[in-house]
Amino acid sequence: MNYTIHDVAKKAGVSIATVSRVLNGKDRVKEETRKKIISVIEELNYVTNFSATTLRKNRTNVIGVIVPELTATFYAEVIKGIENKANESGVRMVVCDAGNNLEKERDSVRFLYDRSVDGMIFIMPKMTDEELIRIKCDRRPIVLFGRNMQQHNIPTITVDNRFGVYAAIRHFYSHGFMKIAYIGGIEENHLPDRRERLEGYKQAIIDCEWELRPEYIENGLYYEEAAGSAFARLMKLPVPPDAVFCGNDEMALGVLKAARKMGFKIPEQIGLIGFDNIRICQYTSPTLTTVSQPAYNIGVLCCEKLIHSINNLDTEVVYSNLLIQPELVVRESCGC
Amino acid sequence: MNYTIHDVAKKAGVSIATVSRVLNGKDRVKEETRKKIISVIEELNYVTNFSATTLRKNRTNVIGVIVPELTATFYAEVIKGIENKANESGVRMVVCDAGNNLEKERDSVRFLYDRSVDGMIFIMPKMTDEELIRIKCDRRPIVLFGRNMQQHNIPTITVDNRFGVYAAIRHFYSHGFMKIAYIGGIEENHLPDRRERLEGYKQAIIDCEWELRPEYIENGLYYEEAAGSAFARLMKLPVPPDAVFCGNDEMALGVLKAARKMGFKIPEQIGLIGFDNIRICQYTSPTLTTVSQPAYNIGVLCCEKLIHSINNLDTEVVYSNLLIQPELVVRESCGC
DNA sequence: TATACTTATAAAAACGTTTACACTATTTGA
DNA sequence: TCAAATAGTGTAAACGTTTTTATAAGTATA
Repeated sequence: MNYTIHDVAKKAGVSIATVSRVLNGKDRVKEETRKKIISVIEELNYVTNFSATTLRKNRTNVIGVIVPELTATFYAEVIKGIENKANESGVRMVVCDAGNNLEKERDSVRFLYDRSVDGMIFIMPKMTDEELIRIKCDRRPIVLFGRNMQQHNIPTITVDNRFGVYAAIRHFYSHGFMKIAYIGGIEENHLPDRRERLEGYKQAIIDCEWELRPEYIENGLYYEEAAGSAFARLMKLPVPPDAVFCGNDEMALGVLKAARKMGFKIPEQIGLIGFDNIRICQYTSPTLTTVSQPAYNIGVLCCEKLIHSINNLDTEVVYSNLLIQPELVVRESCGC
Repeated sequence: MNYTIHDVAKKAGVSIATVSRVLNGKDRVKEETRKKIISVIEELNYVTNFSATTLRKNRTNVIGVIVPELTATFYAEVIKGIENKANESGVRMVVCDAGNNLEKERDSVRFLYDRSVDGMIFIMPKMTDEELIRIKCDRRPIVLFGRNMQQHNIPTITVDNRFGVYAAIRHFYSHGFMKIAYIGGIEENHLPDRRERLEGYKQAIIDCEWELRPEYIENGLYYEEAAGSAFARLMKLPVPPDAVFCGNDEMALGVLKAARKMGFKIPEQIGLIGFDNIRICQYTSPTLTTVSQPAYNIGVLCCEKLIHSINNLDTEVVYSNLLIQPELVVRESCGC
């Protein structure tokens, strides 16, 4: 197999303890000895066995990240932010794709903790608050994105979904749209962000003094195709809407496709706004107005918070939620 | 800390060896004893310490994947294929993003081997053949995508780039385009696929008995913006081209943007074809004709090959390269 | 009944580190 | 000049498993 610390020690004529001291660099070793050991290490191309170190120290310098879906551009961007921040801090990252699936999410937690990660970041977790709290108590620091749990002293980051949707609806209003529908209601395993977005819509409609029509709210799945058929249903109403807000960009793409097929002109006949600002929005025709979350930065912030709490494990710290303001990115589909 | 195998043994009134036997399930244990031990394990919520097992067994059931760029849809799709296949086989996957950067790629190799992965998959590696061979000899099984190394008995998968581009150019020809330019030549650290694509272009031009004009070959970087300026240069030639092939879809997007800005109609004035079939192609206007690589399947195949060679470590096996045929996906930008 | 063979378990030796403790040789301070 | 502090290193005990070897008890065979 590979060389071990014993081989290095023997070849350098010292004990393994001294080699270890050189490797870890906190105890003092005579300069001459150190040089000798380093040259032997280089000569043998020795690298320390990670499992042994972990077993002994119970610390890995690795953080785990659990994400609902690796291929979604938004999450990929978040991951990039996490990774860059982590590398900057000498920490490595392991990503688990939970496949939008609660059971796989639980599996991933087990996988990561089996490997003794020093802490974990949950992006849009599906697990219940209780499960998350248990994980936090049992084990190591965690950071959440998409769930506010500051009352349980867990560092969290959330986006102000209400505000984002509210701004979008008000923007429709400024264009003169008066019959605004909403695609992307609440599913059975309702994550808070979906509820918040819907609330933002309702609030905006009420504040603009329009009527809140229940038939304008379509509880579609958050997929492209589902949104397409939701749109078709909306347009068959006695009084069809003149604008549509979608809970995410995927659904807006679905509406775009369906509208084209059905012969509706966007934005001339129907205004359209999405949420997330995925990259495709810039390339559609018309280009897609949407609400943007600063994905990369969210990643950086998550990572910062996690590393901070790892390094302050023994200290009593009060953690809070960080609320991030999303931004309306105006393109063509809203009628601008 | 957590419970150990000793706690379980003590509580069940047996030795740790017996517990280990139950856990690993290959040696026989009396049914009564087994039941007792299992109930204790469940009661204590015991899980085996991964580092200790790895240290002892020198095997992890984890494979490593190194990818140039996590956020690129093509790679994300490949990863998905790998992961699904791996999970199916009871193996976990750790992904490293090499950030399109040779040094980070080397780092990732070190990271993964430090963690004793059982094998690795390289997607479009930047390392030299010599480095890869060294890794293979030194350590554990590897599989490569995007590099043919069967002469070194490494299992590899490549895409027939020449064929893909050739088919695209012939398709232009069938539309009556006669002056076909090529954006996306060879950079200094030329990966073989780029050379092959260029060769496919040259071959097709020659076979169609047109003149091979060097000024029609633009050595742009493989980025959107670079392709935009390359396109601008092409259109300023005394005899500008009437069709453009781009070495990947990113660049085709760049051309699309630039053409719109410069007032050229695609495909009426200029035909356009890309390579990769990223998702955005379906949403642009016009939609983008492109050459498609079966990303998900490539991932599955890589994973199969790796797991096979991990399981046949002691056996002498002859590995070969698998050449995958890409496919022309015809949409609007080619004039269809 | 003695012998050989099986079954079920225990004891102990790895795996490759880190680190508390111990020891010597040297330096410092009075 | 002697005690105390310091520098530099070695010894040995962890960390939590797996696995080889040993052993005791039970069963089949002659």
